[in-house]
Amino acid sequence: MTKQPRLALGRVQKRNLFAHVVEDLGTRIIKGDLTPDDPFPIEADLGREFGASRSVIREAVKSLAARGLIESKTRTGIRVMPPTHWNLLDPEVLSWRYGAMPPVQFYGELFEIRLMIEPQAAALAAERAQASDIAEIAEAFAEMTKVSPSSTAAIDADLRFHRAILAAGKNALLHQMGHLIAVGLYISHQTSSDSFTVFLPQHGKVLDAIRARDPQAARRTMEKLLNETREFITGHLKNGKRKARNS
Amino acid sequence: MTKQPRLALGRVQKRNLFAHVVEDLGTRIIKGDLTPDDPFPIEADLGREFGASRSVIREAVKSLAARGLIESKTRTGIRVMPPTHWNLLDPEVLSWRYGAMPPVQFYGELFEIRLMIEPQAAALAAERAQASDIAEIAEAFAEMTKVSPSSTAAIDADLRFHRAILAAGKNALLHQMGHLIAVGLYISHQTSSDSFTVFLPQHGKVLDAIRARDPQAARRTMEKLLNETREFITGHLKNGKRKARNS
DNA sequence: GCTTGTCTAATTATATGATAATTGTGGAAC
DNA sequence: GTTCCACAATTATCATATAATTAGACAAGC
Repeated sequence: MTKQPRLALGRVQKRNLFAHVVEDLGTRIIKGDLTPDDPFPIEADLGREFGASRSVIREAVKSLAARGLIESKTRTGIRVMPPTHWNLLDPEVLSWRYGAMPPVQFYGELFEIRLMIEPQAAALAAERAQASDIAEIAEAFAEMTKVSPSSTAAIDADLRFHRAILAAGKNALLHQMGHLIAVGLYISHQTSSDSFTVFLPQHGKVLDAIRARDPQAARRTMEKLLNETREFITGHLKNGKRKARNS
Repeated sequence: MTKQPRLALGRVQKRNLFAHVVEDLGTRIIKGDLTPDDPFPIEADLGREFGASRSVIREAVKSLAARGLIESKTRTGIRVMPPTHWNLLDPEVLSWRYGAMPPVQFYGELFEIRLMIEPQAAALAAERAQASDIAEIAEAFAEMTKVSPSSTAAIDADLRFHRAILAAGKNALLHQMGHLIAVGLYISHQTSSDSFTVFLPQHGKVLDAIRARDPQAARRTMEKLLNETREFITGHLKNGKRKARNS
């Protein structure tokens, strides 16, 4: 019964049977142990394997189906869907995938997207932010200057900063991308908590640009922040200097 | 038993009890009929309301929980999550949301994101596309020139074109954004199938740029395509000239 | 050969009725 | 007022049964 490690963004909660089945099957699918071509075990067999009743198995299956990982039909049974069908932006799927891919590649993909989203989000924030939005960004930044760089509070403050900018963009879909960022920050801090202190001033510049209602500057400073962070972390990852991952 | 209309991207399939409960509760939550503050009905009551067994209700709840709409805990019961927690990029959630928002606003949000993603995706495609990727894009474009502009085949070909470009960007997260585009195209065609013929040549220019391995041109042409489409459709939406939506 | 219909068995879909585990709440005790 | 505890409400899990669906095999007809 291989207990897979998972990306613990928050506190690792005590898991129930349902959550265990979901995670175990989810990671197996993402890792490619179960493919669209393989026959998927039938519910009864899964129940035996996990020592769970059919109800639990079925609920787990529905949960995975909602994430686009599998599909379940009468008589046909359960089928793994092709990877293009997976909801990769789902936080759980994202974390499973993080555990199953080479960190450098995962981080590369992630930052490519962040670079598409966040600079423009910062520009929108500079245009649309209300006073309360700017206060929230400023507060998060103030928090960042206070916390210990290696603490989880550092991740929280950093995340809050980036999320507040997305929120200030006044676009719900944009705000949603916060999940991506959360994972990105987690990896960054996991890899090197130095990045936190190194790039603190650059965060301040982004805040200043938004405060000054300067979309162009906001876009530029955010882009610079992301590019530099990416290089910094990617360098560490490639040098194998990252902290051991719990696997 | 109000049968909610739904965004029928593909064929409207005959639905089972589970799917009905999921959709009904999902739309109620998105529309704000059920809020985080309201007490959520308990499983037993939901069962009575829908004429379904507790198993079905529980499976539906798990499905909605996987999409971040609700959370269910022992003794506490089921709780609607705040909107920031919803997985808006989930295709179902996206379609429910489409049915619950003013089309102009929905379309605006959608295109703001598409404009962040697709121009850069086109640029990446110009850099990274393999011969087979370009063939796929070209094929989709050829298909677009053949089909009747008002047919669903037109939407399919259009979607295939945009998806192929995302795929050529060689970034799984990017590819995932295809869901957004699918909905966007659906709305465009629903609103005015004229847009299809009007912007066909611009699609060709994007293809040419990718073929020529010219990232800058790819970015520019895609940006132009999206901007013009947005203006075209938004104009129609605001003038109330859109085809009646089935509600 | 090819299609079209029909039967059968496998698998999920749904129902029912238990028991277990968790935890918010109110009240007792201090 | 605070702490602690028992109770009750609700989901979590289990076990078992029946219904609905349909892939696949096989037969019939053209």
